[in-house]
Amino acid sequence: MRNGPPEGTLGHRHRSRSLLRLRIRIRHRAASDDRRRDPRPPALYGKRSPLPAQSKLSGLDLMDYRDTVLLPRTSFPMRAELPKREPLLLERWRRENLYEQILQARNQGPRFILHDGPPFANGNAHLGHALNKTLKDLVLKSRNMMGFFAPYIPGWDCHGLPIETKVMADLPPEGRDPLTIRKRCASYALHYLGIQREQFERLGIFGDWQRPYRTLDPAYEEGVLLLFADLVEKGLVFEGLRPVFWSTGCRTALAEAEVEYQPRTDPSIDVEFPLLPESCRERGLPEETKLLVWTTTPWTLPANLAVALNPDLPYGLYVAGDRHLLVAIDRAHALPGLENAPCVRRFRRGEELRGLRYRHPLLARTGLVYPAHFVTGDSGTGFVHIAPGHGMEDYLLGQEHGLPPLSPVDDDGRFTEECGLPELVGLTVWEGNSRIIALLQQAGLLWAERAYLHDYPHCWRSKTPIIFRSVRQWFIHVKAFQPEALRQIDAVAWLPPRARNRIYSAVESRRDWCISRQRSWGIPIPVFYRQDGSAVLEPEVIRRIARMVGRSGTDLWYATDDETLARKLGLSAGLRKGTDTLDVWIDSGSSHAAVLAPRGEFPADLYLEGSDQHRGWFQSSLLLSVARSGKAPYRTVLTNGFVMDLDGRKLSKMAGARGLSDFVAQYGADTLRLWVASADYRDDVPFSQEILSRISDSYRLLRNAFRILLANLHDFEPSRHQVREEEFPELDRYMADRLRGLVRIVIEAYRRYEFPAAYHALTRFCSTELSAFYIDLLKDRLYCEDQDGPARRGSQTLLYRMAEHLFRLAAPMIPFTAEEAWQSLGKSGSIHLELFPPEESPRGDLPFSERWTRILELRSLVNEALEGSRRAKEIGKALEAEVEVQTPHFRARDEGLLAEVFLVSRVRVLQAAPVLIRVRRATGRQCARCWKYSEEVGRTDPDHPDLCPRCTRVVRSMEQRTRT
RNA sequence: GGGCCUGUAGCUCAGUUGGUUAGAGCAUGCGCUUGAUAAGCGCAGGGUCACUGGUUCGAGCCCAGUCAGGCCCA
Repeated sequence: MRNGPPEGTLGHRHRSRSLLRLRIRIRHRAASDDRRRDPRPPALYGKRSPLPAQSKLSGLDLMDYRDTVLLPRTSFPMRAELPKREPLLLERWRRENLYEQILQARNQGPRFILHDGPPFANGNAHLGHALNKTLKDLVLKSRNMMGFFAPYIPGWDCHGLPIETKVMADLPPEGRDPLTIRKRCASYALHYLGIQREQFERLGIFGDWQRPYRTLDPAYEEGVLLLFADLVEKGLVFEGLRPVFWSTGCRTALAEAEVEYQPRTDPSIDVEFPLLPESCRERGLPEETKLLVWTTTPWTLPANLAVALNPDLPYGLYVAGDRHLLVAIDRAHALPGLENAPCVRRFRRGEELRGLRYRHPLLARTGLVYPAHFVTGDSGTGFVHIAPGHGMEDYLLGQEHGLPPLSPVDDDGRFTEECGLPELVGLTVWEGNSRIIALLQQAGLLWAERAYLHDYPHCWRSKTPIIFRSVRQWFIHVKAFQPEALRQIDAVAWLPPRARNRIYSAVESRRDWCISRQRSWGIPIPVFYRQDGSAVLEPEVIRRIARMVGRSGTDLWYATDDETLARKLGLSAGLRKGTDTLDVWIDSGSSHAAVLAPRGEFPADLYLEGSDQHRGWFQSSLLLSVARSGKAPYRTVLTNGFVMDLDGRKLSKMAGARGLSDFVAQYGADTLRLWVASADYRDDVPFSQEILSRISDSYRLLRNAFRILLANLHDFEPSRHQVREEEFPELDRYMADRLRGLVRIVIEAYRRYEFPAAYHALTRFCSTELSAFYIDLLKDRLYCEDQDGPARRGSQTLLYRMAEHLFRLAAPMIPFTAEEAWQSLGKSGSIHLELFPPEESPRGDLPFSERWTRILELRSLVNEALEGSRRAKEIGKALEAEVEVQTPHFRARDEGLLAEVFLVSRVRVLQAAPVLIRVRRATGRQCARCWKYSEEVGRTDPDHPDLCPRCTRVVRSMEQRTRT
């Protein structure tokens, strides 16, 4: 950090210059000649107004004394030009290792660990990222200024399908060996990581950008594998054949979090399942009775092994034409062709129908009817076709009754021989739908068919519809530690509180976790297979692999052949290594083990992510952490909503991505950060041009407030000019209390992560109390009073304190502007090394604050009255007025204070009730220097016939000093 | 379809356990100032608190339903 204030702000230098001017002016005056050539130093503060001769009052040159007035001056420009200025500050912060300096400075402070949730290293940063990262930075910058040691290690999620899919698109089929794919994926990830890093840094987010954590780092991968070994050791990892979400587009199993729902039209059919004659006979049903079964996935019929009904619902036997059909009574009226069918027999409870045996409509096999509570009377026919290989509920029912998860569909979603229908083999399931419907029709068992629009799961990457399919997969046995995970949820503080419900229901409904992916870009599942297909998955072996990976990365798994690898690990020959990778949610969900634990930062104080992460990272982290250590990895979890456009619609990622760089380039990071600070992020966050434009207004308001503080301190040196608060004029003592109030409100808001409260308090203070009140009232004192007089220096003392406090309070929100202002204040170190101002109670007692409440009420009445006179063209500015105040609360001795507060030339108090205000045009003459009206003007000194006594005194003493 | 939420001036936000005519800042309009000037000051307008119904002496706040929107799930 450069020492000394920027050029042009140092008080004494200007003073000597202004005295020089004074001397020149006086000389000119003596010559009583042309004053228009009055030489002036170059303008430091905006544009100079026209030269004095243009004064409006002809004959009397009132501008004459302009140079004896101590006007504000500063090099802190009104125009921020953030897009130009911010990069320069960034460069300087980087050069000076500001982030390291901050950590160093807080070395002894209590720790505050915010653990970064890693975004995918894929694509440009968008507004959603900006929101989340800025919120994290607001938390950390404010915690840092509260004295905490608050490091920020940004992370990136580098493995996974999104990246692999992109890479595969550019890779010729013959070049798709795992090592090549992985190499391309790594460079792809690192490329986007670099882009995002730059975009995040540009927002003024402080952190260890040079050493982020990356899930592709060998050390990270080692951490994941070591955690995995622990889970294996605890017996929580198993291999199973069960239905999983399967993406045919990506040829892999998917996690729940990788599935998105989109509208899709499917055939909805009602199929007749003929009962076996002996079943009919047993229950006294007519021969040829059929169950009516509803499905929207005809392609799963070849895998049908059972039918389920609800044991508690009533069912009926209906006659339609020559058919006898069983359906749920609640549904019969809604079914095509059964609207008016007579019900010839009722079964009070479905239970009575359990155990019926039916013939498969297309295949030569039979199945049984089972009771199941997931069958509802809301839709369908009351009979649900069960294919244990193609649905989770079906699978569970199958498990109960010993049915295998038959799944005659391959990786591409095409029927295999196993389906039993030769004409289907090789067709995709979607093609199969219509063929199966045709076959049913041929068999005379298709009761009804219609198009059905519903939300259907799709692969988030390939956007293809997902199928449920049974494959051999690895699972984490979540059920084993689910109760503990649920208990741990309540050991965590969830903000907002409703978030607790969301994570709870996510974990509560959690099924066993399918963790294997048939992909190359990820951490390999460290498993070997024997000749007979059985698996070798042993904790010690995994730990050995982990240590090797820690040295050279997971590429070695792919680069080393089976035999060598097995030998290196001390395994017997003849083993074949597995080819699946771990679900990326294992990668990111292990970050507490791979990042926090080695740094001694487990558990973290705070996780802060978007609300979609309840089911995502918050959950995966919780599950893995509880599985390993029985503890949640975080003490507090804070969530932010999504960025919405004007109509409250979700902002598309494309628009958001395009927007971020554009908005930074146009408005600057500080404006964008102010938008984040102003928003109630716990809900969805609105974003639009208008909002940004309003925010931009607020930014200017803050900036101008900062600027006027600086400008009025141009001749103030705290070490020499400070006045003790006890010696402040009353007004300033009042404002000192207001400032203390603000400090408390803002810091408390930061502490509670309530940034809009901090933002509003700060802007309200700057506009209402500072600009429209304090500074406005202070002008006479600052500009016209004796430069070194106690009143002026007292006010400056407070202005200086306000600058010091306001800049720091604003620093987390607008770090660039706050830094710029801090330097303009003459500070040498970065503002971000500072602590927040101390939180103090007001010093004024109750009568004092009541007195000031009355003063402000009176002021507002006076303003109203003045406005009336102004409209009547009696006065222009307030100084042209004289006000008579009838009030029981003030006395004649308050007249001076009231005149100062009302900004009028004179106040007369009539001590009586009720309160009454009367405005008159001020009498007397206007002082050429301070512009106040008074009877005294010109009576003090013949040399200064246009001055009031105060200004005469001040000007004389200036002349005195100039001569000596 | 289910779970969890949200809906207060043009914009962003406050509205304490239900209690006078619902607040703030910004924006808008009209003035003033021209010694914060691509600034500053004053005054003013602007709200069926999403809608409907209920509980209550009294509802922005409590209850039910409707509409709109979000996240998650099926």
